[in-house]
Amino acid sequence: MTAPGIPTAAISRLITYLRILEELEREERLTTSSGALAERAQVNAFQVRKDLAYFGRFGTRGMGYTVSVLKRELTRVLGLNRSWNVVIVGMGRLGQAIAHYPGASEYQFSYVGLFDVRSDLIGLQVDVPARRDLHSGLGQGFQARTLHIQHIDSLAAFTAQQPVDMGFLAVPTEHAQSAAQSLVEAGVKGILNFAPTLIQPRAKEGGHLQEISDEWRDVMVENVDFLVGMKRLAFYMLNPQLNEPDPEEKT
Amino acid sequence: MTAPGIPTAAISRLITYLRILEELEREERLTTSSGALAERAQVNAFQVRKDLAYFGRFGTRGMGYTVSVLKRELTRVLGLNRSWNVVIVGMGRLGQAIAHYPGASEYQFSYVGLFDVRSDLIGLQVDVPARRDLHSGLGQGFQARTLHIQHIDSLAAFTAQQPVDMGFLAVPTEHAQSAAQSLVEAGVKGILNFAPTLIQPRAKEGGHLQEISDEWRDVMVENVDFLVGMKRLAFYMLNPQLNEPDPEEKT
DNA sequence: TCATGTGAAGGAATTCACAGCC
DNA sequence: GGCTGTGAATTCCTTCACATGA
Repeated sequence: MTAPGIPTAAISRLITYLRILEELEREERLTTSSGALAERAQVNAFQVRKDLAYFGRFGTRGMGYTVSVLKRELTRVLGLNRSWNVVIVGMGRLGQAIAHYPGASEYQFSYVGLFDVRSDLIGLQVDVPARRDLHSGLGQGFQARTLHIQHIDSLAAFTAQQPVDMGFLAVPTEHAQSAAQSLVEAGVKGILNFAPTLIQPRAKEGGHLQEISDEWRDVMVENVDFLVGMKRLAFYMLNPQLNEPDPEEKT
Repeated sequence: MTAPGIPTAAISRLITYLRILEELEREERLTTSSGALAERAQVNAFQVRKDLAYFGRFGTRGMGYTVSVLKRELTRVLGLNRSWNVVIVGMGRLGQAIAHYPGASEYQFSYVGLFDVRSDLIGLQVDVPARRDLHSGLGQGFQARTLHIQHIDSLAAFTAQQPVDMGFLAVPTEHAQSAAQSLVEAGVKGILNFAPTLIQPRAKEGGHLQEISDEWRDVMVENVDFLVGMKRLAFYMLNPQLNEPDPEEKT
């Protein structure tokens, strides 16, 4: 199921295909094809078929793909059919925007705790979206859950009582490394870092990076830096000829 | 200066190197090396030297790089030594977080207009950071500028009076394509799309995508989708062996 | 006949080894 | 001696052509 050698870019494209399948479902399309997916995903059809082939055979030769089947399979492959308990560290403007961002809860990302160090934020009540229990049979309904912002120092005690899969880091850049360290010490194994800096997979003590430590060994870090997006846009506006050409939309 | 065939990943890495050079400057380091940059950027030293070589020769053999020189050259190469006038379309929670996000104004991204369609937002005053005029000699000082949120329908009139280089799109997903169309019709040539959907470089009329049109011909679009980050993290937490191994930190 | 699935070809990006220069 | 700069080698990813099966 998970043979080695899958390009990381392929994972990002699979995520895109899944989003497109949801669009197609909303448009009440029952079937689709590699060519149709390719057009919406802005890649070519070879790429779509190759990406899918890394994980299995989901189509019918001569026919194409059944939207609901491919959607279900990609959801499973990407690990989005289970639920992920998430804490947000850093509840300034960005953290609050993330907490309310529509779409996260649809994928079983469930916010269970909110943390910060600012005294004016501690104790503040925040309504986060919560998916209804899937077994309640209420379908697409969402309800809100009220959380209050806690001090980061209580994170370890929190995770001791409540399983936490991921931490979303939305603190100021200069605090990103130490906040990440707090997450790891609390046993959180996945970090989504929004700060424009790279988290080093090791402790920082007295301003100096140490050797990689055991507690970081199996921690996964992903970075989302939208300043990079701004700067990439600036570069390619000045150098449009360096941008990748449109893929030939072939069979 | 802009020979063909520069990997797009190299541009992202150059942006990272520039950020690291700023860190080094804050730490008052005068010189650095490809190895030191590589360690902080989590790539190997070959990669750093190759990436820099796409744009010129910035070091001294046997010595390394002068931090201030390399920073200046990368700033120029990346197009960050000029100023970019930006409008934000979509001033909900995410748009407001972007407007206040520290770091953007340091790179000469200057917010000149804020737009939305929600009547409860129109007219709202928002303080955005503004870089002081570089010729005023006031150095690192920043001041705030007060903007009021305008209706998207007045965007074209706005751009007719005020040059706008980029639009940052922070509207709900289902409005992203039409808001992008509004930006393009107003003559904006660069779009940074925060919505979790791909902007199609063509008009959408009556719910159907048309042929690519002239007005889109020289428009550059970059996407920043943090739901992708969440989903990538979920996938790699379930499949850690598929994540790229640490680069061998070699000379 | 159609569109998928896949081994093979091709191209691109990274890694390497070393020449070049302080 | 030391670190950069760069052609060459290698690895990886994408594109292709076609065999496969509905």
